[in-house]
Amino acid sequence: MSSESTPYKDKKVISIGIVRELTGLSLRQIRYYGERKLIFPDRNEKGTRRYSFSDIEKLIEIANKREEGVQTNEIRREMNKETKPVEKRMLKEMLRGQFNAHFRNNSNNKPF
Amino acid sequence: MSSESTPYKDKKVISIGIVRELTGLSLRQIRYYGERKLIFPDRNEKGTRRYSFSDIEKLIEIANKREEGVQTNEIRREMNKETKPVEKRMLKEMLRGQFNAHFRNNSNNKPF
DNA sequence: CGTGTAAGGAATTCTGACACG
DNA sequence: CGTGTAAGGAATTCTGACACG
Repeated sequence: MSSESTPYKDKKVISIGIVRELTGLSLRQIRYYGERKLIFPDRNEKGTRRYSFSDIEKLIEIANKREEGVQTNEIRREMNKETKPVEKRMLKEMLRGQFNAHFRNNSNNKPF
Repeated sequence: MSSESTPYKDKKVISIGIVRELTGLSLRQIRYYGERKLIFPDRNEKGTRRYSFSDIEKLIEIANKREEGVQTNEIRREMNKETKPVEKRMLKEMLRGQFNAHFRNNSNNKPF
């Protein structure tokens, strides 16, 4: 009955104007970083961009890097390098070819 | 260096159109429930309302109550009754006059 | 009481482009 | 390459009001 699975942090519900307020970046910059594939806002039916809190945190990191003179290409590479720990583990598992084995063990749906 | 204190859930960053998408309520209803003091959106400089994820959860509860025929006045009373558990405990403690005693016990910062 | 709607205005967002460099 | 800006249009949001009940 209770909702425990609500990843507010990743829900794309924030419009670009508020992102500007929260990050201090210009609309132009925010859109451009999306164009350069550093962030991936959703679009609603009408085509307006929707950002998440995660996107905002990323944008702040991006802004810091940019101030240091780092180019968007370089920033994208850095961000891809530090993949999320969970994804990393899954990737390793799949590469080791243990993904199917894992499923074979778990698809046993008999009581005993 | 890391930011651990980010209550995304209570940040007022969502515009009314998105709230409508997320709750299924009409703009009229969402504004009206604010007028009746069931929720308390912020306003930005220009006067547009900003809601939080908490507000959205409240709105869903409100919608359920309304479907049962409960009036907004009654809903407001019910919501005030169920104060947050933490606040409740603190209130109890303060009323018992043990608030200072509690602090006296804990302000002992000697190793032993 | 709770909600719909039409009304007029103000603010938001979008895209493609020119500019500078 | 990264960002500013003016341009025109489309979509959003606001308030106060009338309506029904």
